Amino acid sequence: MGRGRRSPASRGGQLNQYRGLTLPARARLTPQRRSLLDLIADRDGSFTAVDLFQEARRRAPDLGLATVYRTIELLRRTGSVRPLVGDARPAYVRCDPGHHHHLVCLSCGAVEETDLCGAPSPAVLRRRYGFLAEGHELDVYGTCADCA
Amino acid sequence: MGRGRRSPASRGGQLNQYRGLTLPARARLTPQRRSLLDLIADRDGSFTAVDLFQEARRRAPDLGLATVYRTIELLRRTGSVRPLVGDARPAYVRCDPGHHHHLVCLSCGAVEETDLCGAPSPAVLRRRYGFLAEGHELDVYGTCADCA
DNA sequence: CCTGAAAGTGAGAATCACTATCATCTGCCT
DNA sequence: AGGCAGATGATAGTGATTCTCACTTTCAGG
Repeated sequence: MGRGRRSPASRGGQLNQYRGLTLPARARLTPQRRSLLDLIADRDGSFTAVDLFQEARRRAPDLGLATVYRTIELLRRTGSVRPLVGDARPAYVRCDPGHHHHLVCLSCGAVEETDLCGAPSPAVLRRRYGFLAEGHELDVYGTCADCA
Repeated sequence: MGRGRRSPASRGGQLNQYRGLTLPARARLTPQRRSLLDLIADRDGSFTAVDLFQEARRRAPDLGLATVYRTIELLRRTGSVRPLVGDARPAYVRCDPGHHHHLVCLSCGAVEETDLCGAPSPAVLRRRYGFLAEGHELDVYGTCADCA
């Protein structure tokens, strides 16, 4: 290989970028995916799979629900979206790269990212509990500035 | 009202306690619930609704699955159990009163409680984002001492 | 003890979110 | 250009949870 055409970074073994979202290696950028990625990139809050499905259908009436789930799964694998935890219906958020957590507004569903994090350090957990931490989930729930 | 019989605290407006678990006011302590609460109180890790159902059925073959969900929901309302978040199957953990988080073993499902918490303080979140924090969820995933 | 009303119950149907299957199609490397 | 890994839509299926309903139990008050 080698005589790269336009986007050498999107070839074998590399990740594909599109509007700030990342797809795994070997994932193809089809029209269906492109429209889903557009919708996700334009959003500023959380979304459900069905939300996305219904919106996307307005522009591409043939799009199937399975494709929505497949696309979300691809983005989840690269960390570009993350499932939101909490007591509400299942939803997802777009994630920028890097370690951060979310401030979720219980009133309007908006999600703000924050790099603040004080999860217990792996070293402390290991010393105190013998527990080998691999990762953690932290979401803060409350009311955003706009709704307050 | 007033001439309380045995357990004044379990009457109108108060919460019902049983083996460290709390039911909401006006919730009755029926035999079915008692056996479910016993199973939960005796557990030291996480459990699923179906786990609980199958175990409870061994002693009370007529118990219905809906009753299991209804009981879990009551305990959830008082904070005595909490749904576990993560990518595995849906599960719950028993929660003692007070602020704490969980160390969840990805290998055996055991759950350890910890009072360590470094969630961003509400004051900081308010100052930086105008966000009024009401609560947060923090679970740390990894491998417990026994599995390591 | 009764009794009425509220709360609880089991069974099974229904819903919801998601996954698997499959025949067909298409980006994209060579 | 050609081929094939990967993608697609439709639909059936799955597993978890909730709903419905007819019936029973609990318990405060008489």
